[in-house]
Amino acid sequence: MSEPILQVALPSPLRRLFDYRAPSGVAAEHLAVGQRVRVPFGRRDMVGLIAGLTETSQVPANKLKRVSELIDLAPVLPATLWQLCLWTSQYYQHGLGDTLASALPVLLRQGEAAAARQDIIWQLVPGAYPEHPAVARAPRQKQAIQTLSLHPHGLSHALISQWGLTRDTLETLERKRLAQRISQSQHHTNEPLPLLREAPLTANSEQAAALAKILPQLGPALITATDAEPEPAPATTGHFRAWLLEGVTGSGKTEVYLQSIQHCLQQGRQALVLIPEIGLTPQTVERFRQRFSVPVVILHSGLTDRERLDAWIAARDGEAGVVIGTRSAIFTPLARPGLIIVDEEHDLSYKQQDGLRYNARDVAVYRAHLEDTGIILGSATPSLESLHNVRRGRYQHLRLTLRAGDASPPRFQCLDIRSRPLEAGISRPLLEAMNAHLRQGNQVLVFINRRGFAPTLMCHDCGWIAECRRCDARMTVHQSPAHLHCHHCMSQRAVDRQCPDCGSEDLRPLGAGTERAEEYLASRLPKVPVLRIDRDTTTRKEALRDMLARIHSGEPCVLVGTQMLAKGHHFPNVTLVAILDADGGLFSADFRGPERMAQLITQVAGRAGRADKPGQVLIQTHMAEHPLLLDLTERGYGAIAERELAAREASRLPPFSFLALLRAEANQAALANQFLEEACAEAEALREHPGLAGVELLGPVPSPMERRAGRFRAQLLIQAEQRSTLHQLLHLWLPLLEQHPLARRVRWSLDVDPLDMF
DNA sequence: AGCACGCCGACT
DNA sequence: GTCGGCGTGCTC
Repeated sequence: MSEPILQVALPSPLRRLFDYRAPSGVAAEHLAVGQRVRVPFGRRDMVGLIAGLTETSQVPANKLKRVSELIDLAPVLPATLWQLCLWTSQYYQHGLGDTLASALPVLLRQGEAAAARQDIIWQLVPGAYPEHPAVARAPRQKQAIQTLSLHPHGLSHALISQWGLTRDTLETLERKRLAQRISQSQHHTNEPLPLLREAPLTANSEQAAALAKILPQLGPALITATDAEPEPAPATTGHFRAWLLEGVTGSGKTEVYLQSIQHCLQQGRQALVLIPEIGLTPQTVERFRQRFSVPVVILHSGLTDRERLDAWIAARDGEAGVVIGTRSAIFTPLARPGLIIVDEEHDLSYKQQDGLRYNARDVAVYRAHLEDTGIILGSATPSLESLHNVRRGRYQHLRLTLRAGDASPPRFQCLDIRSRPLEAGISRPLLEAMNAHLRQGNQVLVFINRRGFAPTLMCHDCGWIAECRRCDARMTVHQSPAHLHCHHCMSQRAVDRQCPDCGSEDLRPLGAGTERAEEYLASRLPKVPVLRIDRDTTTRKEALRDMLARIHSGEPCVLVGTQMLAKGHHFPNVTLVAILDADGGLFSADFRGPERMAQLITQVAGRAGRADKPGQVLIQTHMAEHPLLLDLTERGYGAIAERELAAREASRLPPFSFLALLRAEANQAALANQFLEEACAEAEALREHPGLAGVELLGPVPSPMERRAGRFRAQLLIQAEQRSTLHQLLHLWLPLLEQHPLARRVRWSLDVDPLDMF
């Protein structure tokens, strides 16, 4: 009997496994796929995962090294999550080791133990109550007592930050003999915990109809044996269901999520909720925390590595009932998966734009498949991909059209600005409309998709334009503090005082960004505050919160901002939404331009209005007769989606075909181009294979912005009618690319299902 | 990727 | 004479 050989996946871009001899002193039956091992690799040590066990290796025996340490006694990931990583690795053509590394918390990649820490449970001392005189002047301690009182069985020390408590507060309470800690071994939970902290809201007819479709399909209850791990009900399958929950802003999607999660928890299962990067607002989080008394863990960027690992383990071991997080949370293992929710499923932040370029929404659908659970994709403006899946019968369409409190939908209107003078991008009629709304005591929201003062600095005498030295792009003028800023490479420099070409001192900012609009509006509307909300004014964490608080106080004011305004927050006192420049989206080189623009405008418009104050949306445009704008103003997002889908079908674009984009960049344009030319030639040769003739290769072409951060970029688009055809080709092609001699001299990457074409 | 090696140009 | 640029090769 020969000793087993371990095939180890290592966090390296090399898309292959490495063979090792088993660690000394470990019996073969203790080795399994999914365990972590520490191995010598080159001249350093690495942590990898066992991806296979064999008896033989292609590698000569004298070159085989030995695993230095077996880290885990059992696989670190449940089987379904391992499979999910395998699939992700293959689908996105990324090395397995690297894929696993991006799926695991940092500390696990570094070899930290993956078991729950010997845990401490915090409880109230009998007789402690929130109004206790000892905490009368200590609001945080008072709040801690409140939180603990809702949890008679105590709270796990590892998760206290998740409940908004700190060790300090709890230790102070301990000294005051109001709280105590007990070790987990003394801790018994035989009586079931209450699930809800507050009663669900009453669903309106549409919400009830949606829930009636969802709840009965949400898998069977798990049988909970007393004092034993819950076991899945008899192995039935077929519980995968996908719903597209299309609900206008304010229609109460979240309540449908909450009641679906409640049902899932009642079945003894856990729920996973994905939200866009910017959507993780305290209000959203609070809503989940308020509703459920089971642990809700939030994976947000503010967690330390240790807190993140604790939350991950709580999810994997079934301690957490609900897991909420952004993109990467899709790889959080669950002991008893029951439901996945992807909120704002159309949002672009679900797509990772470097390294492993996965789309968490698509991975989520596959995961629901693997784990045989339901998945709800929610949006007010669903992606064309998801609408197409509805048409093909893959997803069930659920609609919420009624806005809370009978609010009427906002009225859309185009404002033709052809040959009208603009000041700071704002036309006279728009300014008048703003004035009218403000005079009635309402708020106004002004949306510009451009930060800074002006997008261009131009010499009035000779036409010279300030350009970035490292990109094919213009420098944006910023005013406070005054500087030129490239939004593509982040380089900055002082504003030129003289034209470098003709010496003129008459340099003028051209066009308008948020800063200029803010300045102009502040001068023209001196009686109301003008608040600017963009990345530059919200870098301080409290800044955004303070501004939002001011807006919610309801006083008349003007909000000027970028995309940031389009997500998450609702502004009930805003009655006028102004879109300063809608034309950009109409001329976009990207075939997704119209879809994006319609989503953005619909989302921004949705911020405004309520029952007694219907909203108005004014769109400034030079193309008031453009069919897209006519649809948007007269028929709404659904009509645009329908027309765009027809256009995509006619031109065989996604979702009616499948794309991959090979990008390359190098210090010399010729190098990137040569690599792509040769890659293209290899792909052409592969088309000789049976069934691959239909794959189309478009390019290589220089990227729309050829030079960026000093590097020259080009791309090659691969298109196929069938997903399987595309993947067959990629599967044969990538090993060739990896071995190509030029592959080491250019920086290249493959993007499967790219969302951005540049 | 990371890290070594090895080979040529321009500095203390 | 060394320091350091990057081309090339390897990682079980």
